[in-house]
Amino acid sequence: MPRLAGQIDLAKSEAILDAAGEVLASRGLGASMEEIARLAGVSKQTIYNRFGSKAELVRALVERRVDEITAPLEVPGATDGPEAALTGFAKVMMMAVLTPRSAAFMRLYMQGAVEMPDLARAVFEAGPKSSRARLAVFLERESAEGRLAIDDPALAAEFFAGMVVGSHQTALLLGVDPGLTEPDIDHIAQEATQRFIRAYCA
Amino acid sequence: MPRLAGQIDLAKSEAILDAAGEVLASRGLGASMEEIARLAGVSKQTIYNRFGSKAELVRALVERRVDEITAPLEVPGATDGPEAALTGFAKVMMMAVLTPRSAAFMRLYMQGAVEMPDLARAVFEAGPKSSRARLAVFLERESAEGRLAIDDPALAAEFFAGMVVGSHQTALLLGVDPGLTEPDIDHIAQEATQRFIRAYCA
DNA sequence: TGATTTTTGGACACAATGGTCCAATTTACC
DNA sequence: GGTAAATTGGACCATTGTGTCCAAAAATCA
Repeated sequence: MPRLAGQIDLAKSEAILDAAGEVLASRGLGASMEEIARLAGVSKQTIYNRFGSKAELVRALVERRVDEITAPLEVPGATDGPEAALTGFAKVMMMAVLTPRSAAFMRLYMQGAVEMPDLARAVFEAGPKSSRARLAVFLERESAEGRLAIDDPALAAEFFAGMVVGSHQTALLLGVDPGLTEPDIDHIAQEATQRFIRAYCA
Repeated sequence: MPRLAGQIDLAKSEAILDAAGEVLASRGLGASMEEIARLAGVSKQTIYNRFGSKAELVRALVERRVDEITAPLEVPGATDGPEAALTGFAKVMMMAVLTPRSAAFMRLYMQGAVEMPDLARAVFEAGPKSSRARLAVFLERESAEGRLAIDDPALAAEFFAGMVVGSHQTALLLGVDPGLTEPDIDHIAQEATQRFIRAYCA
C-alpha cells in the first residue's frame, strides 16, 4: 500500500515556526518567506503547502507564542507572607518581559496590530491582562485575610505591575538597552514590594 | 533679476511632514511615498527635492515630533503641595501618552528601532526618559524640603510614572482600546498620587 | 520493489515600491 | 514682461515581494 495521506513530519512544521519566529522577530512583518524557508531548511513551497499564506503562518506563530506566554505566570501563593510573594512575582514578570526576544516579539505584534487586530488582542489578553488579573486575585485574597487593605485589587495590581515594568519595556521596544543587571532587577523588585506594601498596608 | 535660490515655500514642507505623519502612522514604515505625496497635494518629485530620501523624510518627521513631545512636560511646581502637583503631572502624562495618535507614532518608532536606532533613542530620551527625569527633580526637591521621604528619586519617579501608565499604553500599542474616560483618568491620577504619597510620606 | 505522497528547486506571473529622468508648466522676483 | 527657480506629472527602471506551477527527486509504506 502507498504512503498514508497526511503523514507529514510534525517536527518540520515546528522548525518552520521556529524559523518564522526568528526571522520575523528580527526583520519585522516585512520579512520574506524565502528567508524563512532558507532558515528552516525547507523549500518555500512546503511552507505554502502547510500554512497556506503568510498571514496564516503568522497566525500560527502567534498562537504558539500565546501558549508560551500564558504558562509561567501563576497566581502567587502567599505562603511566606505578601512580601516574598510579591517580590517573586515582580522578578518573574521582569525576567519575562525585559528580554530582547520578548521585545522583538512584542514589536511584531504591535506592528501587526492594525492589519490583524484579533491577533494583537489575543496577545494582550494572554500577556499583560492575564498577569494583572492573576495578581489581582492574589491581592484580593491577601486583603480578605487582613494582611493588606486593598479596596480596588485590579487597580492595585495595575499599579504594582506598572511600578515593576516602569519605562524599561518601552526602552527595549525602542531598541534602547535599559541596562538592567540581575541585581538591579532584584533591587527594583524588593523596593517596589516594600513601597507597595507601605501604600496598602492594613 | 531671477527668482532667488532656496526661495522655497516653507509651509509646503510642513504639509509634506503632516501628510507623512498621517500616512506613516496609519500604514507603518511600509507606507508608500506616492500616498504621502497625494495626501500632501504635492508631486513625488517635490518630496525628493526637499528631503532626498524616505529615510531622511522620516528623520525630519521624528525630529519635529521630538520637539512636540519635549515641550509640554514641565517639572511640576509644588505650590499647592505634592498632591496637586503629582495629580496634575499624572493627568498630563496620561493625556499625552494614551491617545491613538501618540500610540500610532510610538508604533512607528518601534518599528524603525532596528533600522534607525538613533531615531528611536532620541524619541526615548525626549519622551519617557525626559519626563521621568523631570519628575525626579521635583521629587528630590520635595524630599529636601521634608514633605516626602525619598531616598532614590529616579526610582520613585519610575514607580509613579509606571503606576500611572500601567498597561494602558501597551493595550493601545496593541490596538486594544483601554476604554479610559476622562473621569477614569482623574480617578487613576488621584488614587496613584495618594498611594504614592503614602508609600513615601515623611 | 512498487505505489503514492511529499518535497524540492527553480522558473514564473504579477504587483508594489523607491527612486530617477525630463519636458512642460507654474511661480516668484526684478 | 523676462528670467531663473521650483513644481508637476508621468514614464521609466531596478528591485523585491507573494504566491503559483511543475517536473524531478526523495521519502514512506506494503
